[in-house]
Amino acid sequence: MPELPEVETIKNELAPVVGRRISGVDLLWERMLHQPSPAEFQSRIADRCITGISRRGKYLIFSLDSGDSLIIHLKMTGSLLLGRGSPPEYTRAIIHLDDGSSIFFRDPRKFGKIQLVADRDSVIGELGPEPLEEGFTPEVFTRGLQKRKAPLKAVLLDQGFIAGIGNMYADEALFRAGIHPLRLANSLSDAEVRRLHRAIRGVLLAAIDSKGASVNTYYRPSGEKGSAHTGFNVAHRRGEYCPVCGTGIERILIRQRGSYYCPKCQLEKR
DNA sequence: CCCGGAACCTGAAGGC
DNA sequence: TGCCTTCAGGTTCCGG
Repeated sequence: MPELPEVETIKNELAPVVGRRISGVDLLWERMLHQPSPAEFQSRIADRCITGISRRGKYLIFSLDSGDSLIIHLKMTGSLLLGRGSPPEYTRAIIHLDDGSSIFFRDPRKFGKIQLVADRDSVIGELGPEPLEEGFTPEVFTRGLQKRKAPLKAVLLDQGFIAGIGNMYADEALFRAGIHPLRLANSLSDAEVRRLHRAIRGVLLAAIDSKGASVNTYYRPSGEKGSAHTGFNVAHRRGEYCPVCGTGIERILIRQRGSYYCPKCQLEKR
């Protein structure tokens, strides 16, 4: 599933399309377009030039020379493939570029969303801090956590609290910090908060180095997979054993999300 | 504010 | 082998 490291990788590897002009877009599954209407979308995007690509949380943002932003969310099974010729299976939208290449939005589950907006903050304005940017300091993290009494795992998945972390990296960060996912956010000691802060950044940076984790249907724009999942300690390792202590990895549901952890390395305290 | 649950989807995996 | 059920999860929305 595309989370921050996967979307960051896609953003980096789509760099070749910056400067290209969009000759047209085929919407093969119209409900993927969130706004505006299909007709307005087509007229506003045709012949626009892509002036930049950025990422905010799990959103990918194409800046256009019109001032509009084309914002894509890959949700769980989406990927953007750069290619030529016929689209791969499960392609839901095709962005045609003026050099004859295309960006294929492949998404078996049809959860992905496309929107074209003049004001990008109307989409990404409510997101929490970027965990890899300067503004995400241990102090900011501490203040935020103190306001929340929900299970830590649930808070880390809240995009308004911190942007870009999904199920896999929340589990990995909690493991690295040695903290149980059910611990209440406002119950952490200063040392634990600092450990978790470091763990979040470490886990995300390592995953970006590995070009993301291909646990499911994630592919890089080249069609290659990422390898971050080979370094996972607990995420998606049901039935396996903790690489540190050998204890069986457990899975519990927290807010309907499968949460993997080591019951020995991540002792429940209070 | 906080929480749970449904909805959106379909391939994969498990049960019988 | 094959049908049927359940599971997976990011976000949004609704109700308590």
